[in-house]
Amino acid sequence: MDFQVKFKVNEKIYLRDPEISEVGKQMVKIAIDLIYELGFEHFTFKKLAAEINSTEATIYRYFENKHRLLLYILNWYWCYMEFLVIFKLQNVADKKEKLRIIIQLLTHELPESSGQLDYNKKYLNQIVITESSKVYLVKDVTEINKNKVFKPYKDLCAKIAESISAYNPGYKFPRSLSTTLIETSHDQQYFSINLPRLTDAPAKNNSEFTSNFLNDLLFKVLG
Amino acid sequence: MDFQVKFKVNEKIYLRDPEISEVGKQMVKIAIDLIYELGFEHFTFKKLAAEINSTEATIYRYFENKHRLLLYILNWYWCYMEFLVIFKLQNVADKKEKLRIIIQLLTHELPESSGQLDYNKKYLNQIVITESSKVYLVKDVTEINKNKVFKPYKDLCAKIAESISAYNPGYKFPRSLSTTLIETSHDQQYFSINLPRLTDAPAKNNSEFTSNFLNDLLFKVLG
DNA sequence: TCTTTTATAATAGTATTACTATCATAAAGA
DNA sequence: TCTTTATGATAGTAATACTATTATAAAAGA
Repeated sequence: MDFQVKFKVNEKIYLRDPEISEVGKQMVKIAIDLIYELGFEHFTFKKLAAEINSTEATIYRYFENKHRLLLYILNWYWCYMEFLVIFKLQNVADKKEKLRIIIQLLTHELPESSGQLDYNKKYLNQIVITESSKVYLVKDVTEINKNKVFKPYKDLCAKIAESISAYNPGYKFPRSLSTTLIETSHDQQYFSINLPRLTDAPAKNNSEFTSNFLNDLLFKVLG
Repeated sequence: MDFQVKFKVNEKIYLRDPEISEVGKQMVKIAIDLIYELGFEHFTFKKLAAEINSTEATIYRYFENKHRLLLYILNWYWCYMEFLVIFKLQNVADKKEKLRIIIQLLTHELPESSGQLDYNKKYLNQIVITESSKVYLVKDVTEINKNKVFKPYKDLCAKIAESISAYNPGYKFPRSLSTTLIETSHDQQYFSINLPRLTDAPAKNNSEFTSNFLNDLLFKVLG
């Protein structure tokens, strides 16, 4: 069986849907490589255009600016993560096991999908860890938020909160705990690689460490 | 009694110590106002120069770039926060009470100090919440880190970890829990104001909410 | 098949940003 | 008093973040 999953990313994020053309697809795929390599601050449309043998003008017809392109990539990630959560929780009855699976997903690289969309999952993972907060820690977040561009993050948060509440219906902060799991999984992985004294992680195996830390935390919090 | 606390910020952060001149002090003070107002991305040395009736060239003689200036501000904050933690924990015997005081400090605005350094504490607090991760989520973090510019954050982390370990010597992740408290206090406050569906917070009183959430979390984790 | 639409490439151009360099002057230190 | 040093004034550069124009090629429609 070979199947492909597609997510319709909110139309407000792009000017023209990159999924419908070859340049568009290349644009997003190579953008992931470049943002990983250069960091978001040093990533520019000019460099991306050169890399895909196209022009800045063409990229601007797809995305208003590089912030929107990053948002597009993260929307794709959040959608895919929510899909994976739903998929992997199928037929799992044990509520504790469900939460364990969620932490496993949050702290490890995305599995390679069989579809054509061969985004580099290792790079995508690093971008989520290093750059994702930059899409909402901006002055005009309220304006941007009006276009529902953070809905996939909110949906993912709500989905995880659901499993939290199922495990412990009396727990008062399911959403906050949910975002704490997501953000902490990024922070701890980032710190363990780049600023290790801010964690108790060993240099190697930071995914495993973060998973252990969050499992311990989550089940102590939920009882 | 009127006393003033001074912190010697790591010399590698600045080119010339802003504390020793009037322009320098103005520079940092007004920078806090401007970064708050514009957000770090739209903050420029040109705008800052205009605001203090000086020139870009002068500011560049103090700070290599705006990233260093933000780092300077955050170093000051981290030093002050560690000082406050030490100060407020003086003569508190109860280990649980110590942790409660730490969370209170992490989730509320800095108290106004009596000294001359009249940085706007409300603005500084918002900058810490919104901009602080941007000083380390950069491609050259390893290079920057070599100059020990994150030492105050690490010291604050270690200090909090100390109280965590004192309360529960068997707990295996004191540093990771420490940074989780710090970062989560930023995240939850930011979300509650800007992306409320990512939290369980009411629109009002986000400091109080975050404090409650973290207290609940911390003592369940530590037992 | 011919025409029309549409996307892209090629190119040019602008305002702003992030700097670096030079020089005169004023203030501080020796 | 002489010298050092910080600042202000000014200029300039390369890169960034766009916008606009036109020619061409390919796809869609009649």
